[in-house]
Amino acid sequence: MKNQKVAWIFNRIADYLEMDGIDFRTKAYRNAAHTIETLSLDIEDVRSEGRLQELPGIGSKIAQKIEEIIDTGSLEYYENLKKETPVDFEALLAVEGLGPKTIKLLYKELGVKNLDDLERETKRHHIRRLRGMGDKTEKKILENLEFARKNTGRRLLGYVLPQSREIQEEINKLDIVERVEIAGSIRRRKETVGDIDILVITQNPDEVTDFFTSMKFTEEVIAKGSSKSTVRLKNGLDADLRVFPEDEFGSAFVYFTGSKEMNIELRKIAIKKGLKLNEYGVLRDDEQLAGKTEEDVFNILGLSYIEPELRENRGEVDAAALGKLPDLVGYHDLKGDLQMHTKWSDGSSTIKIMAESAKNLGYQYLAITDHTGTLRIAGGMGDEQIKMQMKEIDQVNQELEDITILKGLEVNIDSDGLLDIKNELLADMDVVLASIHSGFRQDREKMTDRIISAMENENVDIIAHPTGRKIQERRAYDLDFNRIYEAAQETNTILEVNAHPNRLDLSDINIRRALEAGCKLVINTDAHKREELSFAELGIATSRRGWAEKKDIINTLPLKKLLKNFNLN
DNA sequence: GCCGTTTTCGGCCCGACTGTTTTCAGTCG
Repeated sequence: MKNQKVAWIFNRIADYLEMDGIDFRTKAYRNAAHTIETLSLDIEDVRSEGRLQELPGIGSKIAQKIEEIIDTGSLEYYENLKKETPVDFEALLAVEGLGPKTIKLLYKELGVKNLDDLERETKRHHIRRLRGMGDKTEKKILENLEFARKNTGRRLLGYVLPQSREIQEEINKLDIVERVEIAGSIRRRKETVGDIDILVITQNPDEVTDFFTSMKFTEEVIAKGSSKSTVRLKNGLDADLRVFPEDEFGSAFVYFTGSKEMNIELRKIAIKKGLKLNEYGVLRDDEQLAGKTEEDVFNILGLSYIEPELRENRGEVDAAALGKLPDLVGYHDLKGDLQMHTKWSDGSSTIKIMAESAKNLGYQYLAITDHTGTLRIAGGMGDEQIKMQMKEIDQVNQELEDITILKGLEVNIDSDGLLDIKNELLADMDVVLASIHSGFRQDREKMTDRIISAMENENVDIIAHPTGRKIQERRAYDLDFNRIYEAAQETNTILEVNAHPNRLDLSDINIRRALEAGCKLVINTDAHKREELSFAELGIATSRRGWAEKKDIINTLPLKKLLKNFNLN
């Protein structure tokens, strides 16, 4: 699976080209990178089928470069660009205000290659001597440099979402604010978030902007204009505020939600129709034809409404034009949660508390799925403990009404693909999840074999966190997804969408691939205390980003149907 | 470098803000 690597190289090439002021070739490489990054197929498979040039934005030249990367692991063209300008691009670009042009200037004139060089030259006041630079630029670089060192960019959606809602509530308290919405990648529910985008309807832009730039969450003001301002928050994130009147709200909301790539597609459609789309509306010769609501904007472009989670330019615009968008699983569609832990292993709440919490969320059922034997670190249960826990579940089931606790386990798949609990005991369970917790670095075939042999055990119902990734922490292990999806269907095994904020595993792209291959999914929180049951929202969001419908997710079924259809006796 | 029910050549999304500029380039989203 070299998709990410190929996309990464193309983005770096685009950086180098942008340095030299080459506009459209830069765009071609960025387009190609986006196509490959979000591709629901393995680029190596596409290549071996000889279909690279059928992908959008990929022509003969870029196809050749993809082949070179797949065959040799590197790309000569890129290596040459690196030699020509050997700078640490990613580090320098992370400094707010520095872009490719400035980085080039700093390298040519002062030999700046990395953050240390940049700091030295700034402190010596060499930067202000350069054309277009002044003392304010130097000061800004120095401030932002510290920030770039401390913050490696994006944060997890699960942590930013509550914070953004808190800010939203605070702004909403102002009398002059008619409406305040969170837009940007948070609204699209992207798994990581770079900043917080806030959109406000008001007749008094100045007052709202003043509040925003001085509210209790704000650390410092980065930019402040009449319609747009940016602040750095105390939590280290940047937040943008944009202020609009009511009749421009819809077009502003579309524009400010993004993604940038989808916006570009929408604008192209507008141009074809002789119109212009910007944040102020859909215009014909400066006359606003639409703009009050998002629906109006999509409709006048001949599109049905596109849910924010789909707005990534991954085919949703074409689907909207054809009226073939998926009917996404809803945020209130789950009837239960099939993975959570209690004090019996590494969780911190009791079975009863978890059950009551699930009931409060409106669920009909939950499965208690504590760790088993070999996972000592997670307080894994042995046979005797499992039997004792089953008795406790029977007891709590009798005490509580309108909620059913299913008996479950999360068993460990060892390095040979074997499970750590005897089959006779597994057969007594309602729900058995199997997952990998060690030996991540085996090769692709071996990892795939391990998971498939677990699927082949008739007692295993679900493969939990199937790729083992932890966002910004640990890569997914290398799997042959075609084999996994095929085996999942043959063995009637459900793949999990683990809703834990740093897992979201399967990811949005893998969810879409799994669904295209015909698999069924379950959205589980993997909660280790009762508060974490609310992570379900993140799992649903990720599933929506993977184009999942209600029928694709087994825990949208009521209890009886769930048990009947999926043999969870 | 890619792409085409107006084009195989000539286009390629759009606007706000900042700093250093006398009219604009660079960055950001």
